[in-house]
Amino acid sequence: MIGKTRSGSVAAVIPAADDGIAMGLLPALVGYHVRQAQMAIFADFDAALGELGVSPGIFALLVIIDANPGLKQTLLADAARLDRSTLVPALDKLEQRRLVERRAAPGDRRSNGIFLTADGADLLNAARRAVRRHETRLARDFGPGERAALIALLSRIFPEHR
Amino acid sequence: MIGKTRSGSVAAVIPAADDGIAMGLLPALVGYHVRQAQMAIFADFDAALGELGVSPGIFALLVIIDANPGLKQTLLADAARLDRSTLVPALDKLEQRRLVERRAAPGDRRSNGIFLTADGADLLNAARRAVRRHETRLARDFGPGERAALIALLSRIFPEHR
DNA sequence: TATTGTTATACTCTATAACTATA
DNA sequence: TATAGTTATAGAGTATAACAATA
Repeated sequence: MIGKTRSGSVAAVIPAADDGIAMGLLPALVGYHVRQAQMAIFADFDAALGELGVSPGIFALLVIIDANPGLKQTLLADAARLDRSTLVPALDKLEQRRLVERRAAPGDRRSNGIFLTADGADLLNAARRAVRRHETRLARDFGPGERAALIALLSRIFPEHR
Repeated sequence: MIGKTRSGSVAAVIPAADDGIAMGLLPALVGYHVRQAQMAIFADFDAALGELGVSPGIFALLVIIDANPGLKQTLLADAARLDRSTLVPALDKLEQRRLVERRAAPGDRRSNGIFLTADGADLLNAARRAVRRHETRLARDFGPGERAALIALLSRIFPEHR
């Protein structure tokens, strides 16, 4: 039974062991478990999609581009939560791989519209299948509704920062 | 009861829009929400503990050192899930800040035992208080049991990778 | 003046491989 | 031979500030 303090909601220290090494209060922290879960998820994602040359960040970009053909770079950066200067080299690499294209936007000669190429659409389809299998592995021990419950709880963390 | 929210949590699973930008299947993926949650958590953690010069990784190191005085570097690296070569510069910085000490281990002249200094213990205590407040903010909209439910669900993701 | 994309730069975090000194 | 710590190096991933072209 995890305790609750009178003034806060952080549980008491559980001296969980990692091969006999005490982890202090870390196992009682949501932030710690989110980090551990993310590292495990990234490892499986990379094992599944590394061969395709698709990282979680690249996958998100391809999905957003596919769902919004012709999106301008600044809006794409906002949707992917990247600075627009961070997006530039990412798009450069995708363009070199002939997965996306920058096309001059009609009506505003400052902007580019971003589009998936046919190769990009093919790669994205393969990546989506691999991601669905990855997500199934991720939640393979979950009962009905637990996967949705996890997503619901996660999306209630600091909604003001989204 | 997991998954019931005052603001309609199920909507978060439906491919929603980010200012009119379609996000495709991303909002249906656990991995996506773990990543978004982590970014939000890091932002709040940094706002709360950046002044102390304590990042989530540094905090974890200090907690583990405090809970295991004299731990050897290799075991500390394992507990923190870092390569031993990654730990070296991290400890260098903590030692320069006089927060930790490497002491020759008795009986094996290859090894160091890692200890918190008095300054390190003081900083850790301040950091722990700030982290408890941070964790309370993190889960401030959660009902009874939801915080524990979230931790339980997260720790069931890829346990074979832990 | 403001916005779009770009560049130059830098910083954090992390890992691999090779080295040294011990064991 | 094997292990503990270190070094050199490299690669993601990210950001800030300043710039040119355009609005």
